[in-house]
Amino acid sequence: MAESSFDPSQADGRWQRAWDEAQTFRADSGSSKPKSYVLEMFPYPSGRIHIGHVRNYTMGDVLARYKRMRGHEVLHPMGWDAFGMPAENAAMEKGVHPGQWTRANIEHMKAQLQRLGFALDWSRELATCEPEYYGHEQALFLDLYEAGLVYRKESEVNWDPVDQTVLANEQVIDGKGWRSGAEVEKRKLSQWFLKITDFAEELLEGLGALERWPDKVRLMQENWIGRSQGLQFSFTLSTGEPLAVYTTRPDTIFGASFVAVAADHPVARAAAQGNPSAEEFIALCKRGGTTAAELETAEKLGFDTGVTARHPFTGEALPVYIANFVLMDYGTGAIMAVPGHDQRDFEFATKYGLAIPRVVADSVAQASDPFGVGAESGEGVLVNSRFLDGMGVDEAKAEVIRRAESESWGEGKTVWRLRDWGVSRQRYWGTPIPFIHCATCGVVPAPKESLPITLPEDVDFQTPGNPLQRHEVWKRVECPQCGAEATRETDTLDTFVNSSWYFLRFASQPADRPFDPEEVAKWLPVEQYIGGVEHAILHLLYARFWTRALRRMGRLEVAEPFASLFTQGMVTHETYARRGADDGRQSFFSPEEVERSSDRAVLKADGFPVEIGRVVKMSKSKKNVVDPDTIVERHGADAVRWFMLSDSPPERDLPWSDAGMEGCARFVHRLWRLFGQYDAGAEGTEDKPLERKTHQTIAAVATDIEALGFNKAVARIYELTAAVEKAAPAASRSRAILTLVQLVAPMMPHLAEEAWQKLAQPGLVADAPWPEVDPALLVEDEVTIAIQHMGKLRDTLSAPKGASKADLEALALASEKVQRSIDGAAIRKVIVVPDRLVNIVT
RNA sequence: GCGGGUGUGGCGGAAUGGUAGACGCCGGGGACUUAAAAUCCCCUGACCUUUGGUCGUGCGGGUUCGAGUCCCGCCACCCGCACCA
Repeated sequence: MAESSFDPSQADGRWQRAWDEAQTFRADSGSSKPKSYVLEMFPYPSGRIHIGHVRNYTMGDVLARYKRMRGHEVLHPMGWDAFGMPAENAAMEKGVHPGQWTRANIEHMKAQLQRLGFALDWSRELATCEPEYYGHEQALFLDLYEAGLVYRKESEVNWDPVDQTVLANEQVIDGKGWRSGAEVEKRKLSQWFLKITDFAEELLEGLGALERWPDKVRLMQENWIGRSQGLQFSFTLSTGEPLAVYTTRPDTIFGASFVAVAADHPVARAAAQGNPSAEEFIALCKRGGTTAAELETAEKLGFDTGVTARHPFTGEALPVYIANFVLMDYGTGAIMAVPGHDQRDFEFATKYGLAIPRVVADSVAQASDPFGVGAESGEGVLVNSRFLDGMGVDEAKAEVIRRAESESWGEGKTVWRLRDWGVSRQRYWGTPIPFIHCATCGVVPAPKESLPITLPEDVDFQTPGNPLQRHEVWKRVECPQCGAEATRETDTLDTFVNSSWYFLRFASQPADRPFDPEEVAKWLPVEQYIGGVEHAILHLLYARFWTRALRRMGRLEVAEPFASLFTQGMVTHETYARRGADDGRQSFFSPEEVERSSDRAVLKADGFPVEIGRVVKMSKSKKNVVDPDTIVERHGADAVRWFMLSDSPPERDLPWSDAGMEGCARFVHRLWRLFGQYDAGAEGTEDKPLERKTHQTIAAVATDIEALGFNKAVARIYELTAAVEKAAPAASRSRAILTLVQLVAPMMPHLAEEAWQKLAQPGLVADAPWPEVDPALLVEDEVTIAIQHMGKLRDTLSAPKGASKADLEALALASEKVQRSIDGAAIRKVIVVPDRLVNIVT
């Protein structure tokens, strides 16, 4: 066979067209084959594909192609999470309409994805910003409303007083608006909520069945949902009013030394009446951001209201503080503070000179031990607590609840950390919430026939705030109940709503309904879902909730959308920077601008060195990005795909390296040369070791792909390649070469098709079956036994597989090296692990 | 701050409680070539008195015949924290 080189710039496009023409990856829901739904989290169309997307989609692609080879009918779709803030930012900065910007990005990114040869069913492509998608979402939202899962309530937002705009958390930097720089305030707005808390128990219990989810994700969701058993009871205040508090540590009730309420608690507001300093303190609490991280890292501050609360057991008058670390959203918005056994309370008590009683100790004898640097929140026995003294923490909790209930001043209560999902966004580029505000009828749902309620096109982004709210024409509508003039809801839905059901729409796309239950039932649950860990909680919890809500409404059979979840790591790159001589600030350089040698990096422009910084997630701000297009153009899609799979385990970060990328490109060509040595008519003696290696590799690669251990599969393929290269020409060798083509087909599909054709195999390798394994060839007959003395390796010996313990022991003792190490000492014990090792203990 | 994770050669990593470093990258040496590129072969954890030995999986302890792996306590970094997606 004549030598010719593999040219990806020709081959990639040719095979991509061939798959497209043959509609190879079109999913047929009518197929009788077993079905597999392989899904990667759909991208936000930011403009260009990021190398992280390439990694994510390559993993899914390998699995999708492998499943096809294993005889499955595979659904592997792609779409666009197309609503969101960046489009509005682009509109403000460049004056381009969000829709135009988004659609142009989609077009560009789709072409980029297609150049990578992904086995996607593009006929099911969807974009959440199109009325054909969000109109159905509006219908589903109305269904949820009818099911009683949608309601309105007041909730806080970040308010920029200068721009007169609601800010996202990421737009608040150090408590200030990102554009205006003004101090951000918390402001209350009436907003739409989904009752995810109705499903708290279900979502928690359901985690148990998600066996193919990472434990860490299940644990994070469990903690997020946060079921706690505690006591809710009321203090009687010195004003005569009751004050309800909730505590998860009723056992420590005798250690309470003060009571604290949230800044917007009615008790706080009452205290502020005619008290300017209390008012000032509440205003102080309203400044700054709304995030939990900010609230909890902020210095603990309080204000003594002068009101006291009567302790239910001791009758002691406890001071009532307004405190910035108490949240109105959790429990009752008021706490009994036990500084000895809660760190936040401890810090607060220390700052304000309040008592820190000890009520839990390691033993009864240590009842008066002083505290160290912080609170002690661990296990122990109760002390200084009257009837609880000597009890364990759990026993004491139960006892306090029992007494509270029998004396009817409190009750045991399960409280969830999970809060209802606020879905209102005061923005243009999102799904309009299908409701109408009427002066007489109130808030009424838009009639289903009026859907989709589409976004107006004529909007301006030069003024801050929500363009929908300013759009007098779009807003004006007839009240569906009384026919009077009314206005549309101008809030749009959180983009997490868009991604909470897109996997259903991929499975079934009727024009008149969101999805067809029967079609959905054929594909769901998703066999393998792949995406970043950053979605471990919110997106995945919301999608689970949405699916369960639809099931409760009788719209779906399936309870959990994703049978198996995989969270992949980020792609990272080292950074190149120089520090400015005057201000000391770092300016970054892109890899393109830098010449990297083994121990240093210089700027191409001036030949002087730049600082090589840490290896971090690729980001525009650090300029440590690599453009997929450039790399694909330079090395071909297969080499890039191979690099994405090599070396780093998929759940970990993948450090980009040009050298590693080039190594992958070399391997593509090395394989091509080897494939060229295939000889269909090869004769000669059978090469048993090669046959064995070939079959062991088929089995190992299959296991590795199924477990998404791509880096291990890659290593096995390297080994087999080296073994085939070394082997003498024979029928076994040619069989191994053909096998190799099939093994790399899911990973390097273009090379594999090219080789498949060159080796005169029928059809497309994409349609070929996965090679069969001969189980007889998987077993080795000789094994290497490690010989240790006192746990230290002294020798290795070869022995027949399955040799008896006595034989192995004799063999070990016969070793000269072992005897030298023992040096005549008395043997006390010999540990023999069959087929593994012998350890001699003296 | 709270919740979750990660840590092994120069680098990415491999290793059911049983030979630590498979495989890849970098680096070194050699072959081929007028030369270079490409390709192929060999070496490549550190140290030492080098046919051998000692040390070595973030740090400090522990369990075990045997620990990268299990237990306890630290450290560093990464992810999430409800309006980024």
